Amino acid sequence: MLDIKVVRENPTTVRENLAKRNNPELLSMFDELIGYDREWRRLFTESNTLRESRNRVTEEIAKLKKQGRDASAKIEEAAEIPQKIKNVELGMNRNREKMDHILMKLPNLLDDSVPFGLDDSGNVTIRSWGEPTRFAFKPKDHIDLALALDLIDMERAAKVAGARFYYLKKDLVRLNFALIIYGLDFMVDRGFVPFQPPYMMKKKVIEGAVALSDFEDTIYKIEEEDLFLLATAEHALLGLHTDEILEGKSMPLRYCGVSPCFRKEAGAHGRDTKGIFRVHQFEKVEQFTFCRPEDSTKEHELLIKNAEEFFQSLKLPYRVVNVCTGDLGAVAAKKYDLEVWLPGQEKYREAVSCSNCTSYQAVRSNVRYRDRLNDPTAYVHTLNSTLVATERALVAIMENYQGEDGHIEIPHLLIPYMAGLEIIKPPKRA
RNA sequence: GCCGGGAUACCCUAGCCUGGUAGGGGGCUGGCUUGCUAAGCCCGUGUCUCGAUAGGGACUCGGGGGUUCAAAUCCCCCUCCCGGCGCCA
Repeated sequence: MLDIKVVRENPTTVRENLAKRNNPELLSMFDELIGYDREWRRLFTESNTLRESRNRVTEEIAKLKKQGRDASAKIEEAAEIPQKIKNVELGMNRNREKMDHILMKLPNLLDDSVPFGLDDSGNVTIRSWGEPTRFAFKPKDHIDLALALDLIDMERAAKVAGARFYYLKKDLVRLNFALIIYGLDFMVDRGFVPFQPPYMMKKKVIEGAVALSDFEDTIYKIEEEDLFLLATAEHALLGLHTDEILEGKSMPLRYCGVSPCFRKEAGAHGRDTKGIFRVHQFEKVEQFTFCRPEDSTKEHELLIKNAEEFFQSLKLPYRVVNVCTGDLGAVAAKKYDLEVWLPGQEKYREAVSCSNCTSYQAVRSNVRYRDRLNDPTAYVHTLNSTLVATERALVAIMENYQGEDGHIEIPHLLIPYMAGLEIIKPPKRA
């Protein structure tokens, strides 16, 4: 959410930035917001004046009573004021609600380095690492590989839970945990504090993190409770400091979260319907930073560098794209995607999403900082990035590490996490 | 789930019964004074808003309603914490 103070003080700058989103509706909403705010401030002053007069009369009544004198005239005078205040404040609240409604819908201000584009075809590749893996044979996709090795059961998962669910089996279960624990160690080595967060959260916490439209499309609700299943550890890590004032010298606060993620994937019908690439449930090691506003650009580069080094350590070829205006969500000011090479699809596919949310989440969640106790407070900046979403990494490992006979090698660094297992072999034929 | 006790500013605490400017201590900040392993005194300490400035005003006692000229205080609802009972992998 944009800070109403910033909007009030720099309306022209904010309006010009919103114009880059190529959505005229945003601009008319913005203009309405300015009008509501002006009216709100007028009413605020009015109610303030009324309260002042009430307080004054009330004090006089107290004084008269203390002296044992008759205060009935003053009480009569004061009796009319509360209704007037109520009326004015009713108008104030109406304006405030309209303002909040608009503020919750307006997207973050875009960073200047975000390229213009209408959709994901406008994303700009800024670097790539490794060459797309080539094979002397026709490589299989992860589904064929996993079914042949009996590592995934999709049919029974559909029976038990429906489409986009899966059973991992046998060594693939161990490989999944190997990735999680390796990812966790990788982050701890870099000084990130690990968290295993609550897997359910209150609505208010999620509202502090996401665009409202995400509720319907991605987030599962628990019936009869004010609880929602975690869509990413990002939300729970942000929630750690809701309504807090952080010490300036404690920042940057670098956290990592390990958790399952639950997503509805509404609106993704027909896309990636097979296998475990796009599913309702997956595990993820997530990076999250709270930092000073002036440090967030640098911090963004650090997070994407961590993700890149993780994929490099697994020798998985990838490229990094700078996500363009048309493909960027409401929350991020700038976003990098790391796309890993999938030989089975002969495509780079999104494996990591790394966002600088600047003060957008901090305003919504009310996370501020100050250097010294009596200093004024300011909103922090927040950033988040996947380190590894393990099911997508499993897809990448299976496809990039396959052999002609259908075996899958274990990436070197993961072997110790697999109790020494080096290769997943096809069952022997009789 | 049931019964009881709590939540006051950055921290601790008084005030609640009996409604009338939220008091004290610590910390921090700025200043003054003394002069040496430091001490004393004074201003300030959160949020919003009006104002060019100086400065003014409002709000803030876990959250939300209500009663009242006036609510930390009285009434209702909710959240969280502590203790006991129950249930429990």
